[in-house]
Amino acid sequence: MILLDYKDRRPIYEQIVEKFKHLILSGVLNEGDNMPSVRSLAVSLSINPGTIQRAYAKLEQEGFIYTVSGKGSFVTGTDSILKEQQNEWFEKFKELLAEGFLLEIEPEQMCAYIKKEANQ
Amino acid sequence: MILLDYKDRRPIYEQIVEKFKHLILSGVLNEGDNMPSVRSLAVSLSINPGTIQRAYAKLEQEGFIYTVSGKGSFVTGTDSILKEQQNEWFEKFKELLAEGFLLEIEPEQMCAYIKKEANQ
DNA sequence: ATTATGCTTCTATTTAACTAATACAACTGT
DNA sequence: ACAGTTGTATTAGTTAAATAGAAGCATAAT
Repeated sequence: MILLDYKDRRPIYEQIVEKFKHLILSGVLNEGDNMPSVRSLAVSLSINPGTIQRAYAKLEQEGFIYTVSGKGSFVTGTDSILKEQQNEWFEKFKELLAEGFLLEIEPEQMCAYIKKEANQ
Repeated sequence: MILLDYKDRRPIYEQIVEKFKHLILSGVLNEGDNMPSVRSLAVSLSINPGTIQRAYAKLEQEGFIYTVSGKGSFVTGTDSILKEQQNEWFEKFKELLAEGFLLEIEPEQMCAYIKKEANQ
């Protein structure tokens, strides 16, 4: 289901996160599907369960899966994921806006910039 | 002119950057003023010239000073600084917008959010 | 109780950040 | 030209953080 690339310089937990994101967004994994258990995936990839868990924790934090202790991890619906990611985006947006206001950038100027970028 | 705090957990170069930013923005240092030379400041703080240089490089990158090889480093005018910082801000803004568009967030929604934040 | 599941804690290792040492290059005044 | 400034680049050592592994704990299902 997942294949590691040891030539890749990125940490393995990050590779795992990225592959699952892809599987979910592309519809291979659907809402409610069971994720492979931490242990079974660790065995099949010949790596440590802690590394898998780290990947799953990140996927959960970003809204891609949810996890129930003792039961397993499950895929979130893509619309929930989108909503969660949008929320995170607005958080970052808010911070950047605060910075921008400190730099005396006018809201109108920001909106104008958005419209410009949107049409490209 | 500058005092280091070794209880502070932040790296030294970062402390230096922060102090000079403050000196410049508060008007203690003005446009065209000579920054202390890399070596003299290193001696007076009893640290390595390379560390000072790293701090100066960052200050230059952020538009607070400009530097002429063989001559020294000089304070930039506060309006130039503002302009430079605004440019950097728009760069970050642009990146975040691209992300937002991928998440199917509408430009109108963004602008509405800006107006909301501006009035707080 | 057994056997699945995820979680926590601790340790080793690897990687990146930071600082220092040293040598180089450019400009100024004489 | 030369001595004395200045900033710059390269390299190496040290320290701190990120990563991955090992082992045991906690929760849930049957």
